[in-house]
Amino acid sequence: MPDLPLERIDPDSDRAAFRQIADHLRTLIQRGTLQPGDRVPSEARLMEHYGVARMTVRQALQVLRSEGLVVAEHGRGVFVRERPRVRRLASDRFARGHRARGKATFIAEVEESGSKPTVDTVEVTEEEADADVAERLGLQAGARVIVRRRRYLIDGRPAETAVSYLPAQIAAGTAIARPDSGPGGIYARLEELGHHLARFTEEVRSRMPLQEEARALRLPAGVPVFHLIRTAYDTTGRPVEVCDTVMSSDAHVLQYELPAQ
Amino acid sequence: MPDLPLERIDPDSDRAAFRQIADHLRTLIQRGTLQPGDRVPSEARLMEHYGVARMTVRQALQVLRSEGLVVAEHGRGVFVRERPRVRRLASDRFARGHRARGKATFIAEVEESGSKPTVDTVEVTEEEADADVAERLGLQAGARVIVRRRRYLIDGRPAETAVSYLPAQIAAGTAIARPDSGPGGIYARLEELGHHLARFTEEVRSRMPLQEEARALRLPAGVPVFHLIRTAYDTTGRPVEVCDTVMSSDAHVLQYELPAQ
DNA sequence: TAGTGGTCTAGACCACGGT
DNA sequence: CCGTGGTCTAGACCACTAA
Repeated sequence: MPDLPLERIDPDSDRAAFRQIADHLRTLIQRGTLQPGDRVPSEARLMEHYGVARMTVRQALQVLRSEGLVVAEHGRGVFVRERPRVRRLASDRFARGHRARGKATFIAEVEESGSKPTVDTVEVTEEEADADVAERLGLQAGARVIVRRRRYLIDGRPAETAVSYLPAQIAAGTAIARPDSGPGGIYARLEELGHHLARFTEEVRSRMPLQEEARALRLPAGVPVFHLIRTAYDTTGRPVEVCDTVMSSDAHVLQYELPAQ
Repeated sequence: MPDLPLERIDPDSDRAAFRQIADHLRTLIQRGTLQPGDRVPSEARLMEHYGVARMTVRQALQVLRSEGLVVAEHGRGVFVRERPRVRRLASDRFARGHRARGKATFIAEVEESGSKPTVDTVEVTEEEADADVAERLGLQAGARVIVRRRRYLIDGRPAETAVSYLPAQIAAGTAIARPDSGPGGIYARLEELGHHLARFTEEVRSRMPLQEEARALRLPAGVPVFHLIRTAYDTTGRPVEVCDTVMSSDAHVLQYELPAQ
């Protein structure tokens, strides 16, 4: 720690002292002098080195935290953030072939990558669809829908939360309305019910997490989330499911194929 | 402003005062009591109302800023962030039909939505491909590539930055290597050169912006960026372009089609 | 127990925006 | 000019971690 090539603050610079300190540390991180998992010098050391008050040092560290570059651990120190293993979500992940083995998409996919998938809360209710969901499902506002809420984990770490909405007219009273939807998951059930899946559309957004999302996904500061809204259509063109998914953006890369026509 | 239903701090709560203040204000924003563009009470008012020191109030506001909920304007006040108009990027946006009118993809798309597109820096160079680009283009490390860097604006506001890489073997000496690549853009030129485009793959990431990105896209704090890496393949399966794009996540929704096979 | 970060105070001076 | 947010100081006490 004491050997880090820390520069000094330029008192003639227009740039605020805390920004200069943040710049120095950011450079060390981006150059790899400070590696993921390494400890950043303590606030006390930084105060001494730069000759500034504690709040100035803390402001510099706050900048780096909101950039997602470091995480603070109370009582331990501030560390360069470690990047989790990235999960690639390919655009063919809902293709029928992947369901053949009697496993839901998430389970099959994660097991294939050598990790342990778990699903930790499955809550199934019947509710009135809100305006957005009703529109996506082509239903009247306030129509009844089966709602499946769950959280997926990989090796015990939260990976994504998902909420599925299906028309009650289709799903009520079937295995889809039970927590354990059986082998192959709800898509297998839909096909058994005669709703052969033809295509999916997926909308991708990104934003900073809400507080509950940061908690549910154990997100450090400075890490945005992907927000996906997927709609499944059967071969008649009818929308049969809307799935609303939130996942950490630093553990995921989405991959799509675009047609050239 | 003075009529806002601000609560008081619960001194017995475990939750820090600045978090309670942030919670109160967040609730007002999420309930719509404070609308986008509205001014949040000034630091002085908040200090007075909650009976805390200025730094405590500022910490609360800092929380909301890094959540992307408010923006501070020096000398004016703190305002609930206004959401820009959202641009939808559909997965067929590179389909041949959309190029027919002799316009590059971005120009055609933005004009269709009734806004004014501009491209403000086109810098074209020939460089050595870095390892990642070389791999994506199926080239030897260090192979020569034509690099096109530009920034796109909608109604004068920066929308995205993009850097395209094409094998020099294909593009050197052609209109692709000139700032103005001519009607229909570089994809039209590639097809004239016999590289008929068959498909594209797109990788989607999201993260907090680097400093230059925040500057180039005029991003307020708390707004992540989409980082897209698109590869274009010709009908022989050869990758002919890699395009690296960064865009504000709050002005964009990406939309894709997924096959059910 | 020593060292770390988390919270909070009560000031100070400055730069910016609009009157 | 006044009110706004931006920067900075020099303390204080607390809670957590690890030895």
